[in-house]
Amino acid sequence: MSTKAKTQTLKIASWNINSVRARLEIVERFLVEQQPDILCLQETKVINGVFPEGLFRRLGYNHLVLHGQPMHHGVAIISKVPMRDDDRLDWQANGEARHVGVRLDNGLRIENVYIPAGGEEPDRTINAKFGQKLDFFERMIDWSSKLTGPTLLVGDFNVAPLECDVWSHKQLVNVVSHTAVEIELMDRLQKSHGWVDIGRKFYPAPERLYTWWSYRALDWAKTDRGRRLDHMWVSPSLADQAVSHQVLESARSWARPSDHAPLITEFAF
DNA sequence: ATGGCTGGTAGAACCAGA
Repeated sequence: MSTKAKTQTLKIASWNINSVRARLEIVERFLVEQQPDILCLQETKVINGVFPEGLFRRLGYNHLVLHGQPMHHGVAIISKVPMRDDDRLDWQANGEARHVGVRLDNGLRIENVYIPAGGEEPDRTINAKFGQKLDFFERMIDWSSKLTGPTLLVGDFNVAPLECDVWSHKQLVNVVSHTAVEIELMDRLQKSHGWVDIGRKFYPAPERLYTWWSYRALDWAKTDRGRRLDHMWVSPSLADQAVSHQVLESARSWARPSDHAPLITEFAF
């Protein structure tokens, strides 16, 4: 008699929250309504010592791996299931809190990243932040090419690679987040591990798929000038274990929203 | 209308986001 291994399902979410302290009400709503097992946050904008852990623990998320800094950036992984082997990589060697990684008991590694936005001008000779973004990608490519084992790479990549990832390819082709040089780097990053883009696995191009809408357009829902800046990528061996995926666009219209919507993927291991 | 808004921290004619 053989015994069949029990299937484990895990619902994993990623959300650029644009200040976790400013979003207490909607992050609670999200967790109660969607019930993810694990939530990866970017742009927490809080130091670890005053991270609002109580909210998460009250909702059953007793495992928190934090990497914050004052004012800007900041990432965290919050989970109902145990996490270990946490690390915090600094691909810029400048102290910015843009990565946190963990391993689950089933062996899955989760890497949560907040890639630099890159400033206004897509030219590193006049905009150092754009150069920083390009260098960040180069170092991520080196790191990614050496990865072994099943990995989920999630976060705010700050690049919308496909024409159907932006509201107007023509109007954004020279706008940071959709320039050819950024897309080339993102493509090299993807190839460096054979990453599978879960968003496009479930919503193949040329279907519209956005995760971010600027605060500046108050009529954002009507004009729908969105971009797909947030991504969930998996190792090739995990692609078939992603069984559902969605971008929760409705969260963009909740009270005091983040400008990014959450991404949710369910896995069956 | 190639502008618009939001958050943190300071307490700005700020910075950063993208």
